[in-house]
Amino acid sequence: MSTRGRGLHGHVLDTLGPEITAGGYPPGSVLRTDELAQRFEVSRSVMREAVRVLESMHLVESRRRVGVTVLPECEWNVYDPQVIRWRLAGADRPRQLRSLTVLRSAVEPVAAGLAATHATSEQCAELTECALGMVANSRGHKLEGYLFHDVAFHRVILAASGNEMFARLGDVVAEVLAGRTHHDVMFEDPDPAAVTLHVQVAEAVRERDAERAERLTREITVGALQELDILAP
Amino acid sequence: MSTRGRGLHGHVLDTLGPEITAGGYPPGSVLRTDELAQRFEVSRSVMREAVRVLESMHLVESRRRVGVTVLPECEWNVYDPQVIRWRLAGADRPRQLRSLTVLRSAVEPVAAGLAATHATSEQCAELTECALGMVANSRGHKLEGYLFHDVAFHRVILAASGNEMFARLGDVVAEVLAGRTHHDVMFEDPDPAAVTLHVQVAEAVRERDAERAERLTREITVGALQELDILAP
DNA sequence: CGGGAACAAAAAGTCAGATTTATTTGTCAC
DNA sequence: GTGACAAATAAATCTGACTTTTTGTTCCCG
Repeated sequence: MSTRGRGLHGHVLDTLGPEITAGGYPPGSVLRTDELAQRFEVSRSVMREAVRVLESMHLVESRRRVGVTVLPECEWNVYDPQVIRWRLAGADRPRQLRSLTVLRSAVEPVAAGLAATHATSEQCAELTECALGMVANSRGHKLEGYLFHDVAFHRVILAASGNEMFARLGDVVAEVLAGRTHHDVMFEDPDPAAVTLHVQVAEAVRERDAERAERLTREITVGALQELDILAP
Repeated sequence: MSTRGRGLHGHVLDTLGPEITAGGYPPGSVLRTDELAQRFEVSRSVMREAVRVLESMHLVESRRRVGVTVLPECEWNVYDPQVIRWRLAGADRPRQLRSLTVLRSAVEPVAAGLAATHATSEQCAELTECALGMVANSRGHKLEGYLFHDVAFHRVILAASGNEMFARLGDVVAEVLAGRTHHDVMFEDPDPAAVTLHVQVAEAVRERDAERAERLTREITVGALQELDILAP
């Protein structure tokens, strides 16, 4: 799970990062590197490396004679995948899931439109394969199989858009979809309408119909937003 | 300019970061911390802190017995404001500007629609003020004044959307707009149609007309994309 | 009594050297 | 050729001393 098992400073981040993003320290709180080093039983060098990383995420600011001060939430690099993961693991996961889903609803339709123009024939094939996989796992509580193909589908769309910024949102979408399946209630099989829409998007991209691909993807994301409204209105 | 003047490791990053994002080292290149420390005339401790930061940006990966290996471009955290700044300062600035503008064209219309529902009356006033400022600076080569109000306008829209992820794109939009004004050719006064659109968006938000605000903002971003196509087709 | 300058303390920042650990690579025997 | 074992290598870690900057206090003079 923790992608950052490498090195002692990674272990420190695995516990200190979530503590900060969870709001454990109110903005302006001061931490002292020496105390932190003692608490985590690591040397100051290691602790300093960890602080530098948190500083690059704009979670904290280190100043001489003062200490390591926690920055307010509005300063955080909320697009950092690590920060996203920490926050999704925290208490206000629902709020994160919502703001990320809104971001998806803005980006994915445009990405799908671009994918219809830029996708290679190989990517079109992948897309169709993913959609078929979703259909095959749409009944009988095969949620994990469904999730796998769903994530792959949206990754391909984002990558095929040809836009680097869109492509890098693949991990974010994966986290959101995984969160929806695992944490939130999803006892029943996925909505058949959503499955159909994915198949149709694959069709539209294959047929180079950008306008249709965008419109259908917008329907998917609208559905995702409605799902959130139902769960937490 | 360099926000990271603090500390020696910041100075190292200011030169090593741009070198990497500019493609100075092909993916897979190995750097050794000792050599880097010698080159920058800093201690290994400082060099290690710098490497940790680059590692958190997924620009490099540090492995025992191997060294610090440069990661391929597709791994980079391209949403990190620091990385964005480094890349915009580099050689393929036009490509960055394009992909960022496409991102804008996806996000800003949705943000404007949300702003129409969520904006406080204070934010509505700010919006109107910005639009008026743009009008006032739209003639007579007052480009700097125009840019200032343009940036402020889009910042308010993104902030007023109420979505945290959108709000944090304010800096990105500012960089893109500044880049368009300063670096690319913009001898003439801004397009009068664009100025009018901004005024109308402010109107739509004030009147809580989400659909109209979104549509008008989409026209603005379409214009921005066309501008890029004219400059670098 | 008030304001400014000098001083002292605190915490991050920096450095150099010793030590540890993991990974790769080469070698040797089976 | 394959397996295990050994050596080399470079990052990872720890430690302790020293430096720098900021902040707060004190003390002196107006």
